[in-house]
Amino acid sequence: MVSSIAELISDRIGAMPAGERRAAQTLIANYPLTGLKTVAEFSAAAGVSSPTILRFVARLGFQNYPEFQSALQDELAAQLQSPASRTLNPGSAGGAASPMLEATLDNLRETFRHLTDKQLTDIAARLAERRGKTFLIGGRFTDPLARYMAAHLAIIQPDVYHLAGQESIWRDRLIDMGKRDVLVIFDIRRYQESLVRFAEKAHHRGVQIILFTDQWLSPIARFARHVIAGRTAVPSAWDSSAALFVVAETLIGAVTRQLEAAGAKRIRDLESLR
Amino acid sequence: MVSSIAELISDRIGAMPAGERRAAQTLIANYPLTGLKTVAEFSAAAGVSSPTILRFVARLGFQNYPEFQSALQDELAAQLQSPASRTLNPGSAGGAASPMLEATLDNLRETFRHLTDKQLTDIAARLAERRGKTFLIGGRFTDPLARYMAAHLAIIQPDVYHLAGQESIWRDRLIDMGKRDVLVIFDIRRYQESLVRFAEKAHHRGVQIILFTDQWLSPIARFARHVIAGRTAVPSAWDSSAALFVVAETLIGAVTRQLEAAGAKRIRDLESLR
DNA sequence: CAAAATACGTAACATAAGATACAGCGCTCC
DNA sequence: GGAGCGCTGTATCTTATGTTACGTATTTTG
Repeated sequence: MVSSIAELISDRIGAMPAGERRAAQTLIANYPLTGLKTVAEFSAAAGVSSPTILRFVARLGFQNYPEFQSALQDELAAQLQSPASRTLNPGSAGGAASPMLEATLDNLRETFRHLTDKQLTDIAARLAERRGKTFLIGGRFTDPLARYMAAHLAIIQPDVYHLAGQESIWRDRLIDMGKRDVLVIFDIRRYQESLVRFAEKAHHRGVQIILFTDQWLSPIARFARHVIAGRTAVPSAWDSSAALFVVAETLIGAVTRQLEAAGAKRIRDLESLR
Repeated sequence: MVSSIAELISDRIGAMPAGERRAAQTLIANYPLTGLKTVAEFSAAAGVSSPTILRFVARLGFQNYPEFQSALQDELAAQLQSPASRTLNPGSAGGAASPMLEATLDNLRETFRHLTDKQLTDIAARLAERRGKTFLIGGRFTDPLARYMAAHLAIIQPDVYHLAGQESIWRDRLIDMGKRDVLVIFDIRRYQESLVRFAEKAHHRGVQIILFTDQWLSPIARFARHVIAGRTAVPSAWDSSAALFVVAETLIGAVTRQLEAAGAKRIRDLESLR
């Protein structure tokens, strides 16, 4: 049995022509609001013509557009009256996504529970402090996180470098690093030998290391000035980096705030370069 | 300042004539649904005539009925998009990290609320279906997500390629793409012209496109077979990719499960190569 | 209690909404 | 490469929705 219209749509979205599928996707994207507007507005939002919307509605089994809207309204009414059911889509409540999502939400909460506000502020201050350069590097699966963070930091301040490619390449960059510089490392199980070696050498050169790792702590923690331990356990064969990702975003936010004045100017300058 | 229309009504309900007061009470009774219906339905529900409804709406300060409805819809949209962040994590109030984390948790819940289990399963099936190749690409800030997903997918199946570097480089890879292939694109505001062009060309070659975007839908949605719309709003100048990241991880998990048998063997083989 | 003012509903109107017919286009299949 | 089918958009039409004018009822006030 099909309980919600959203469900009905995703059931049939596969058997729809391109235009109607766009309509479906637009509706799902912010459900159910688009469906409560007029046909003209709906069609404009989806980028198709009005008849396509009507055909889409007809394909879902409704006689006409008002009938479709009534159905949406009834559904909304039911949802608004039992706020408990609002927490999650009933379709995905028992589905495959749920355990994964639940685990991730738990990881996030747990990670931030063990993370004091002071820690974040300190690290952000260290990153915002523009005395030296900032380098970022990650392991096999966490390198994208380093990239992501580098891309954002590079916007609000100069001298941000992501170390990529061959081990030999970033090893050679060591020569540019000194006491005033910061090295952000992402390393979760299984910890990478090459990263540990790199971290050790950087540490000996006096580089300040900020480590993103899992709750079991990479051996790099030994050399790190700041350690962020994220929860990574999810019901799967591999480890989740979601918690670390969110911490990274939070830090980016904190740094942005600290650099407000200088950062804003820099962003304006960047805009004008385009 | 009056934030919600409900508040506005209860402010002025004292100064209303009997008929309009009935209208007000009816609307409040199951707010805001009655207000989204037609004037005729509203008047029937309240047991008054249509002009009374219009006078009521006018008294609230709206020029006409559609304007009133738009206001209700906007309010509803705001309500639906930040579902009760206060219900969860009441303990962690206060810190600098908190607003960011709250927003991210909301984004996650909301993103998955709009994502049916069937959608995820379908997309995972498409990715697990080893008929052709899988290409992944992302925009300026989302490219790391493409990398991350590529790194994981590459472990459990062959023919997974991340498109990196110069636009000209990946444009040339188009020549390798055909009907049997899948292209995963990450694109959030501000949508990248180059990616749209690339998607269009790939689409014309018959490539199946899976799009990760924000709730406003990248123009690429037009060419996409599957669209995943994540919430990106956080209290900061930029957009958060955390929700998309978690969806990506969930998908990786789903694909892993579908490829269980074949994937396990592949992982063992990889291990023995080290 | 009477007179005035206000509120309300009926009915006619204008407008904008949804529905439909049709032609062009792209796609698929021979 | 050509014929057929199906999808999509433009333009037209129809419906019903929101709006307004006006007369009646009701309440309020002197």
